Amino acid sequence: MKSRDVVVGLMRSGNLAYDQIHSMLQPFGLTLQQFNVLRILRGRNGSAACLESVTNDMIQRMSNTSRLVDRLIEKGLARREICAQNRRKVDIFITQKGNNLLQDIDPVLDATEEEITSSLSKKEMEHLLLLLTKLKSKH
Amino acid sequence: MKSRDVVVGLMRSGNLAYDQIHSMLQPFGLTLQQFNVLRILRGRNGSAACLESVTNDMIQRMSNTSRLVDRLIEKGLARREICAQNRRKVDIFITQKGNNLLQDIDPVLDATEEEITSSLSKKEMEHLLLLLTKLKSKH
DNA sequence: ATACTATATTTGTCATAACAATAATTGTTA
DNA sequence: TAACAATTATTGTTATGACAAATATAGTAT
Repeated sequence: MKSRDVVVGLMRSGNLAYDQIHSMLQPFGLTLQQFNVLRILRGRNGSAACLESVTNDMIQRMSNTSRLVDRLIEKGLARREICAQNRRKVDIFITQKGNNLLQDIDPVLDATEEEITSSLSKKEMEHLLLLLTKLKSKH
Repeated sequence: MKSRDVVVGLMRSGNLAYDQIHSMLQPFGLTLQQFNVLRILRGRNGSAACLESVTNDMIQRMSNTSRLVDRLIEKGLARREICAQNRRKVDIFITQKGNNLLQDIDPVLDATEEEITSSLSKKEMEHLLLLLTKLKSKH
């Protein structure tokens, strides 16, 4: 029953990483999902980011990106703007406040990520990444 | 920034597996969490399974196992019994109906798990499992 | 132009999750 | 034994998620 062990291992490790980052984010008042979207927005460097494209880039896709963005806006971390070219679309941008928050989080996240992988050597990490990539490339 | 790639990869793969199994379970009327608990109960082979120990065995630990078990009981898949030795504890058992349901699910799950790992060779799977185990063994 | 279909997002509703507070029982100590 | 702390589970409340239906705009064909 090797497949099962691998699948369970994947979910366990994923959750482990999730939990650690999630609790690291708590003091900053963000869920991992919100943080993820915020970083996607930053990654766009000011270029248009409609809801759909944001959803596609999320680690954990979800049906509710709309309301998730609501929460970011309530906190003043993002803003919405109806797309001029296609008024069905809604462009979403990160605000200065959002950028500042991310900058505060960056170093703490780095540390957390390194801690998560700290039991692996450089070589092992590379190999793991390779296997994970191969795994998902199926579809 | 290798750590980040690995961590993101882990969460992505975990979610991928989660989503696939979750939708496989949908026709059976179970969430992955409920299914997970049910299988833990089956694994106990009739021996006592108090809430806490069930929570500890879950892939995705949660604060709400109590209400999750409520749902299993509502569906007639599990039952509760106050522990005679320690009346704070509540032993939880799988019912025959629960066992039957799991038996129906078993082969479908096997197929799903094999599909998830189908892009990896036997060797690669072993290696992946090894790395995942090493990862979590830190704590 | 009108009707029809497709796309993009939002909203309604209900289920589930997180977190803190409470309740019940047990263990421990003065 | 009475008081206090620790353990185990449940519950209240609020936030978040899932899923389907609704809305608005755009594209296409008659």
